Amino acid sequence: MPIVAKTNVRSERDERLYRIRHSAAHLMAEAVQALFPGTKLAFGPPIDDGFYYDFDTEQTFNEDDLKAIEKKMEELRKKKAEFVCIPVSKAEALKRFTEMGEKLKAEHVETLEDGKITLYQDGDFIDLCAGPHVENTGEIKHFKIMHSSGSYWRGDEKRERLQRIYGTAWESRDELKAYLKRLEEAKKRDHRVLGRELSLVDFPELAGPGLPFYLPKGAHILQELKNWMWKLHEQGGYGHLDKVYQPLNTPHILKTDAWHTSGHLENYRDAMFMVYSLDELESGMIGGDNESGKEGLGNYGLKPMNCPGHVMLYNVGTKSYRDMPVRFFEFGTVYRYERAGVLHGLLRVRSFTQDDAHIFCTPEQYEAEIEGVFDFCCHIWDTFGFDYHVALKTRGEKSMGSDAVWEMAEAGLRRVLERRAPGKYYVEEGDAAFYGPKIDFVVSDSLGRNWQGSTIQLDFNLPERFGMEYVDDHGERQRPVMIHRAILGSFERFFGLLIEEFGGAFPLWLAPEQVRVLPITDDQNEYAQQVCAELKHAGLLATVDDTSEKLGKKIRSGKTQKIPYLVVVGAQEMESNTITVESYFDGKLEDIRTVNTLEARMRLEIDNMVARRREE
RNA sequence: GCCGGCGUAGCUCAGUGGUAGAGCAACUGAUUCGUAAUCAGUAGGUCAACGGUUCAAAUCCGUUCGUCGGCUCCA
Repeated sequence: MPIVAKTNVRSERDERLYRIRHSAAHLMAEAVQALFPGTKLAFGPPIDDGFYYDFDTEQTFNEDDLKAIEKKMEELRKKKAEFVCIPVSKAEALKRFTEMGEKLKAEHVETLEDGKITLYQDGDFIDLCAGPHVENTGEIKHFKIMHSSGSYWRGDEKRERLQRIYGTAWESRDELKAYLKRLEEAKKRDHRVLGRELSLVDFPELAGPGLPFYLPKGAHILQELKNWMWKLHEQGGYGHLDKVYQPLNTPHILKTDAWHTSGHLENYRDAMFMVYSLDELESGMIGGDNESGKEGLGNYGLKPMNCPGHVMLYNVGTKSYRDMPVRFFEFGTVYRYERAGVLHGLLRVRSFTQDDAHIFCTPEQYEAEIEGVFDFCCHIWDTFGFDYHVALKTRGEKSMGSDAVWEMAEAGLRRVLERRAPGKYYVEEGDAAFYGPKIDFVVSDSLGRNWQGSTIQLDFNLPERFGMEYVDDHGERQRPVMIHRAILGSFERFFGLLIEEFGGAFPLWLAPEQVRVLPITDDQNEYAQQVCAELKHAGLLATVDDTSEKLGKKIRSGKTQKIPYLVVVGAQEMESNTITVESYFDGKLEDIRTVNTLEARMRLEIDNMVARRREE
């Protein structure tokens, strides 16, 4: 069960690193204030692998500035100034920071409890801080300033714009070097790099940012994933033969009225692409706007979600309790105007295809349905051996519906989690969708950044808005409960995560080129074609490398392209009607000498969906 | 959208005011070779775009676009 629990328990080593990094943040702040007088401080916490500090300043930091800051830190640490803890009263702290002109620090003091406020001083530098720190600045030895970026005070884009500087710090020189090496290695697994090197995807600049185009090899993998998921949905092949889905197919544009009814126009308009006709433009219908309505937006909107379409199809005909639960799925392509700064390769795009489904059921059924979806999610992530976190996200400030309904929904999700992932899930308060609580599956990319994969959301909002009903066993009209879920999340994001997880060396069943035949000299070209034809007959994706290169070059090229199997045929093989096989993971396979045995091995690997990783 | 970095050939990069370069990839030819790069040749660029400064701009300035790292937001 590779659900990975999120733990707050810190090991002794974590504790030491925490102190070093926290202290390094202070040292950096001191250096920055020394080099750029007048710079005010915000927060400067330790984080995974390092630390950062936010500065309130007109100054922006370029690379030379960062180098200068690092140099200054080196200079300051040599003073071995002792970290001293100074408890102060709230009034005292307020007075001090106000006098120092540290407006944000003073603001933060306001939120703290009197009697629990401490300052830490090292040399001439003093900062509001709960600690703990290392003994003296001399202990901060192995650090590096990484990069700078912008941020906002308290993460609020309406508040002060701050300059953030990131650094990393470790216990030893070797650890620091290993960390920097790790970053280098991670870059090689970056799906944007591999996507280009392996000719999987492209983002044509002319087409527009965030719009992924699949090249033949990428399109092949995408289609394999779709075939696999389609089958699982229709046949319940994820361990629930009774919980099968019915396919739908819905258009990409809906009338603006539909987005008004669904609430997207009110709650999601910033992310929507609207569709205008020339008639509308010419008649001046476009542009005039009012806050909540649809005026001036044109007659159609490109779908950012599939749910309204599915709801409309639920509403075709009268549903009885005997029909419930209704499970509709669609590989629906949606379009969202994501803000320019958030786009990220395949992991965050503007057009993507969700493996989307909506389950409509009675209040008695939804818990079992969620359990089924949960198992579906585990099944797909486990198929590839991903590590993932599971999070329960509860009601936030912006939400609709009664407390009772929310409590019932959250309790239901919690019961499923207690049964399926006891002690392993974590709760993020206030992170629910505005219409209901949800369970999210979170997966990391090669650099450890977290991305939401699967999501299971309860929705009491749309059934209301679209007037959905079913007739119960007393002949009474009832409102169904709606579950919105995506298992892969989106094919794009999943593909990106898959590329990084496997470093481009895909499981055989997905590999766009499964086996390549390498004749040693031109004399074996014909024999190589024969072998290739046999492999193709067996349903394998096979090619021949008949370039007039030496074997070493052909091997190198095959390995670089991460082809799972390379078949070498020279004079010896042709003579004895055999082959020699080189596997991406296992090197030379001495026991496989014929096309038939290779076929058998590959067939087994494909049927079992074997998912291997390169050992680092 | 905000803050900062970057944009030279398909890819990786050199070129800091005076005639656009290298390696790899591609193509052509030679080579016919036994497990990670054979040799030679050819072709390929309005130096992201637009505007400005200058006798002269890849180079300096401005704007826009794209991209990278963050912030915010999200599948």
